[in-house]
Amino acid sequence: MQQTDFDLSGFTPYLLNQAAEAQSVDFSSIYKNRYGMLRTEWRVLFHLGRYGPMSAKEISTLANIHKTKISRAVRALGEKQFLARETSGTDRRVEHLVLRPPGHEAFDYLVEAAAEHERALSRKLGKQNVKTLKLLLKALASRQ
Amino acid sequence: MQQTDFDLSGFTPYLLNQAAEAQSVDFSSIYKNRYGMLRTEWRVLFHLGRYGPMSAKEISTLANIHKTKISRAVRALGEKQFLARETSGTDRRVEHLVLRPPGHEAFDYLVEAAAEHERALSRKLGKQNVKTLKLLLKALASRQ
DNA sequence: TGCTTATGGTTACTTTTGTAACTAACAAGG
DNA sequence: CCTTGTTAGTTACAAAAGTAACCATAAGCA
Repeated sequence: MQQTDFDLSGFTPYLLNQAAEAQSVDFSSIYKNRYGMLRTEWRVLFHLGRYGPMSAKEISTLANIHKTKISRAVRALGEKQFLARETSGTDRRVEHLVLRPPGHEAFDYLVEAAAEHERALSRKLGKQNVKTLKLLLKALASRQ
Repeated sequence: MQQTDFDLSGFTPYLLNQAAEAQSVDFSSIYKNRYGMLRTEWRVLFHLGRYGPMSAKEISTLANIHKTKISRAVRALGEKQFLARETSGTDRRVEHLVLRPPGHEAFDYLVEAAAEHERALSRKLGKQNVKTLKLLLKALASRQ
C-alpha cells in the first residue's frame, strides 16, 4: 500500500466503526425507543437475565465494563423498576442485583429482538459469511 | 438459536463494538498522544491531506460526519496551526480549509502509522482474511 | 426589488462518558 | 484491638458528543 494511495475507506478501524455504528443504529434503537435504555443498561440487563442475580462487580468483571458505568446503569435500571438491590448478608459492601418482573419482560423482548437481528443478518450475508465474520471479529477483539 | 441459549458474546453488534474498540485503542492512541487529536480531527485532517483543500460542508458530505462535529474539529485543527481558513471569493458563507505545513507533517506521519497498522493486521490475520473481513464490513456498513 | 426559503457554519444547551477522588466495609498482621 | 492496605460502589468534575436553535449569506421567484 503506497502512502499516497492510502484510502480511509479501506482502513480497518474506520470500517469497523462504520459497520459497528450501522449495526448499532438497527439494534440500539430498539432498547432506546422502547425502554429508554442506554447500551450499558442493556448489557447489564442482559447479564442479569442470562446468568441470574449477581453483584455489580461480577458484571463488571464478566462484561469488562468499568465500575462507574455499571453503577450508573444499575441506578437507571433500578429507577425503571427493572431490578432490585439486596445487600449481601456476608459482605455489606456488596449488593446482589436481581431482576424484577418488568426487567424479565424487557430481557425476554430484547433477547428475541436480538435473535431476530441475527437472523436478518444471516439472510443478508449468508450463514457461512456471518460465521467467518464473527471468527475474525473475535480474533480482532482479543488483543493478541 | 434458542432464546435461552442466546449469548451476548456471539451477538454481532456486540462483537463489532468490541473489535472496533480494540482496534481503536491501538490506533487512536497514536493521534491522541502525539497530537492531542480527537477521532473527528484525524478524519478531517485525513480528508484535507488526501484530497486537498475543501470546505467543511464537502468534508461533511464526503465523510458522512455531522456539521457540528466538523465545525469543532476544524476549530481544534486551526488552533493547532494544522490548517488555515480562507473565505471563498464566490460565496462568503464558505471557507476553504487548507493544510499548513504542520498539518501536512501530521498527515504524513499518521498515514504511515495507519499503513503500518494495516500491515500488522495482515500479519495477524493473513492477507486473505483481512480482505474478506473488509468486504463483509463494507456490506454491513452499507445499510442495505 | 422584496419576500421567502435554503444553505454553510457556529453557538448554546443537554446528555453521556471518562477520570479521579471518595466513603464504607472488609482483611491481614502485629 | 489497632494500623495498613484492599475492595465494592458512589460521587464530583471534566471532556466529549448529540440536538436544536441561531446567524449570515445566497438563491429562487413573484
